[in-house]
Amino acid sequence: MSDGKGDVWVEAGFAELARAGVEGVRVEVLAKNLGVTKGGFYRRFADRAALLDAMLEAWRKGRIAAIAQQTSLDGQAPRERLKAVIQLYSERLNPEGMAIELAIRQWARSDESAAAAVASVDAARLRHVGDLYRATGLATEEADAQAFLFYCFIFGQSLLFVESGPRKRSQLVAKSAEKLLN
Amino acid sequence: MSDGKGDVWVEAGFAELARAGVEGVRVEVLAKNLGVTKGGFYRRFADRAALLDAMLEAWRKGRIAAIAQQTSLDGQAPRERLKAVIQLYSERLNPEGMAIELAIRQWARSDESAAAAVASVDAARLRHVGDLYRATGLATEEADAQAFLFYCFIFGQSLLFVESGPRKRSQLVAKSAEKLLN
DNA sequence: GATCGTTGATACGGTAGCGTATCAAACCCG
DNA sequence: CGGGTTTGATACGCTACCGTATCAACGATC
Repeated sequence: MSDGKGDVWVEAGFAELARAGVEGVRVEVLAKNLGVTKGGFYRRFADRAALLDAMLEAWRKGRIAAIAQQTSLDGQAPRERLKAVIQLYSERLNPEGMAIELAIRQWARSDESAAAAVASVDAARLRHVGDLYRATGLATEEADAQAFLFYCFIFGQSLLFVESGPRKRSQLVAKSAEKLLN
Repeated sequence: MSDGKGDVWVEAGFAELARAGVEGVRVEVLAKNLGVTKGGFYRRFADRAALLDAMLEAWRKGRIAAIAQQTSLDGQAPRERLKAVIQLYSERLNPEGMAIELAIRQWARSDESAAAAVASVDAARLRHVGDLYRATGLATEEADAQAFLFYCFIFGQSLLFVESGPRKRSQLVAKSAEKLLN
């Protein structure tokens, strides 16, 4: 796995990133969470920025590897694969992953290197999802637009705070997903 | 005062919110931006939390009023109105508004009162956009799902970092918007 | 023109976090 | 076993920010 046996500091960083955003990723907080003092941190990383860099790089690598795997259709129909991807990126199934995703995107709005990482992940995802749509028979242009819409939906969805309860929400998601797949 | 032009502190708060997120909204930073010291701040607001509360309330009121106005079709066809709404919420046309929107949503992920404000704005927007779709002749359920999809697109769109340049991007947006309106 | 309330500057103490320096214990390796 | 290396704890100074207290300047009111 991408984050299997990564640096403990990086792992703790992601936990805090998901919980409180980049601003919450503080050296001394991570140290406390890990039950150590920050003494060892500055041995492994030059400074806080170096940790953030490492996290960004780990995320970029992991996400690009993940999307390639998630969209590789071995035997399955493209449409089935697309539906499965919606599931994978649903907040309900993977709340921490989605929290990290959104936190990094917010971070990217005021940090160039984060923006670059997000851009390369987005490019990979749009390409792979576009490939799936092309595999359903759509023309290139058409498939690109559909992939864009698909991808906007995935993340836009987890930005909304629908108060009418989870039942209503999953109903909305299901119906919307249907529209995206026809 | 609570007249049309809001509090200077609230205004400065929004500017900083757009630039750096909630964590960037610091009393002393706002004071410096306003060219004053923080002396007067604690006269108007009990503390930083009170300012954040005021900002949230101003945002909620403003956004709910805005969507009502933006979706009131006086003469225009519903489809035209929807297209206009997409324009209004495009990051290109209103970068600060979108930055505030996203910052508040990120904030809402770890703050209950922000979450409540976002939820009520979302409810109003979904209702109004749903009304527009209903006005095009769609059934209630159908219109709700379409509004949900529409709204996810609007905000999902501004989450993506498409590196292939603004031309390609606006082409994608245009084609996607078309799909959302037919 | 003296008085009083409002305003905002200055000064203060406190906390959180950064990064550095130092040192002692644990862990290798010869 | 002993010497070097690695590790992480402690202590330090520094900055940013919070919230409080105080005071001087100004304007309105009588």
